[in-house]
Amino acid sequence: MEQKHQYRKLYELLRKHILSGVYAEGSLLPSENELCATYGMTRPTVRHALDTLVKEGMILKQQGKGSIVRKPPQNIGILSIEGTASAIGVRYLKTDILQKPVAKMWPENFAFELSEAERDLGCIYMERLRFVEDVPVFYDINHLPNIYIPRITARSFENKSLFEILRQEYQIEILGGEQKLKAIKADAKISGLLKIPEGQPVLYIERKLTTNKAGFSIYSTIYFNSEKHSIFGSF
Amino acid sequence: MEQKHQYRKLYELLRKHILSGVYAEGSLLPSENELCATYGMTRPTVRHALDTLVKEGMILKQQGKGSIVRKPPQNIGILSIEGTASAIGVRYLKTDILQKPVAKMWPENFAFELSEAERDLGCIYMERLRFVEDVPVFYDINHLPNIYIPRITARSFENKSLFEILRQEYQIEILGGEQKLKAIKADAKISGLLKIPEGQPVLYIERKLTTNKAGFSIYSTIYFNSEKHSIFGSF
DNA sequence: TTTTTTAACTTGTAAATACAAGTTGTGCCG
DNA sequence: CGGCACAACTTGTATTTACAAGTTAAAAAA
Repeated sequence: MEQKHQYRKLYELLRKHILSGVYAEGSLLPSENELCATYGMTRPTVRHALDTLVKEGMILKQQGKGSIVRKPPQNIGILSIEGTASAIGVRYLKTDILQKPVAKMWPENFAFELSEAERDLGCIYMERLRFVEDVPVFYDINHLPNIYIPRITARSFENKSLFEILRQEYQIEILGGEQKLKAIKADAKISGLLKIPEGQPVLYIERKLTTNKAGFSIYSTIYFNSEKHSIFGSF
Repeated sequence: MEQKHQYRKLYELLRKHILSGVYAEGSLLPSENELCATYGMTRPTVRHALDTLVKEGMILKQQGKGSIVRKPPQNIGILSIEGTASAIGVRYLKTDILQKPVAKMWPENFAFELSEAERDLGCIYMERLRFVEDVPVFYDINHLPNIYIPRITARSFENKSLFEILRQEYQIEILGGEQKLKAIKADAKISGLLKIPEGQPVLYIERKLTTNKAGFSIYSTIYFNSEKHSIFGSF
C-alpha cells in the first residue's frame, strides 16, 4: 500500500521491525536524531511516529535515555483495545468460521444502541468458534456496520486478522470502547458448543469498540470457557 | 498544585471543564486557533494538550470539523486503564476498607513477577469490599511498590480515588497493563464475603497496571459477583 | 582508589510558520 | 427554486530553531 505521510511510513517500518525482532525486547531504538538523519525527516515528524508507537504500547520512552522496545504485544488481547485475535497463544489456536462474513440487517433486539446511519446501512455479521488444542474454548459473534468497507465479505481472514486489515488498508484504528462482563452458567446452546456441562461457569462479554471513523463501531458477544485457560490481555 | 508546563495547564483546565459540564457532551470545543488566542499559546502547544485529551478518551477530533466532547468517562471502569473506582454507578457504591493502606513485605507466592527493586522496597497493601445498595458485590486486594509515594498510607482515599491522587500529585499515569480473567465457582471465603452460595459463578481478575514511572506497577486481585450486576468499563 | 564534577548524550517543551486536506455554509449561476 | 462552486472555516502534516531536563559515562579532583 502506498504510504502518504512520512510519519506513518516510519511508524509502519519501525512497527514491522519490532514485531519481526530486528529490535530486541528491552533494547533501545535509535535516538530521535539518528532516525532523523537516517530517514531524512525532522524531529517533530520522527516524534509523531514514535508517539504513535507509544500509544500502541510498542515502545516506552524515557527522558534522557531513549525509546525502549516493549514485548511485542502478540497478545494484544481479548479484552484489550485490539480485539479477539491471539489471546491465549497464537500457535495453539485454531478457528472455525461458523458463519463467514455476510451482509444482513441488524438483529431485532440488538444488545447495543445504534445510530440511525448504522441501522440504515445494515451490518456485516460473522460467528467463530475457537479451539485450543482441539478443545473449543471461545465462541464469538461479531457485528460491524456495512459502511466504508468494500469487499469485506470477500476477504478470507485466513492470513490477516480483521483488525489488521482494518488498520492497514483502511486506516481504521480502535480508539476505545465499552464492555460488559459477567460470569454466568452455561446454557444448553453454549454448553453444546463449548462441550462443557450445563451450569458450568463461563465468561460472558458484550462489547462495543469505537474507531477513529465516526459512526463505525464493532460489536461483539463472547462466551469463554475459563476452566483450563484464562483470558489474558495486554492493553 | 503548581503547574509547570503550559500544555499541561490547558489540559487540566479543559479536562476539568469537560467533567464539570462546561462543555456539553457532543458539543465542539473552541477551535485550536481560538484556544491559542485565549490562552496565549502556539498551536503545537494547544495540539499537545488536545492530543493528551484524545489519548484519555475525553474528546474526539475530526478533521475539518473540530474537537468533539465525549461522554465524560465517569465509568472509567474496572477493566479499563484507570482502575477500579466507579465501575457500576458511583452513586450507589459504598466502600468498606477491610485493610487500610499499610506498608509490608510482598507475599511469598505473589501471583506476578516482581523486579528486584520492587521486591527490595516492600509494598503498600490494601483490601476493600464494595457494596451496591448494601449488597456486597466486589472484593479487591491491591499491592503497589513502596516507592516514590511518600505519605501514601496517611492519605484518606475518601474524597479522591487512589488513581486521581497518583495522577494529580505525582504525575503517575497508567500506561497500560495485563490482566487475566476467569469465571470461577466461589469458594468458602469468597462466598462468605460476597454473601452468595458456594459454587456460584464469580468473576476472578488478576491484573498488573504499568505506569509511566519505571518500576512502578499496581497489582490487583478482584472477585466480583456478577449475578445482578455487570462489570461495565470504558477504555 | 574513591568521589565529585563535567560533558555529551538522550528525550521534553515551545515557538513561529507554511501548506494540505476535510467540512460547512454562503452565494452565485443556471 | 435547485444545484454547483467557492470561500471560509476546521484539523492534519511538516519544517526549523531553541532551550530545558533527565541520564550516563568519562574526566577531574580529592
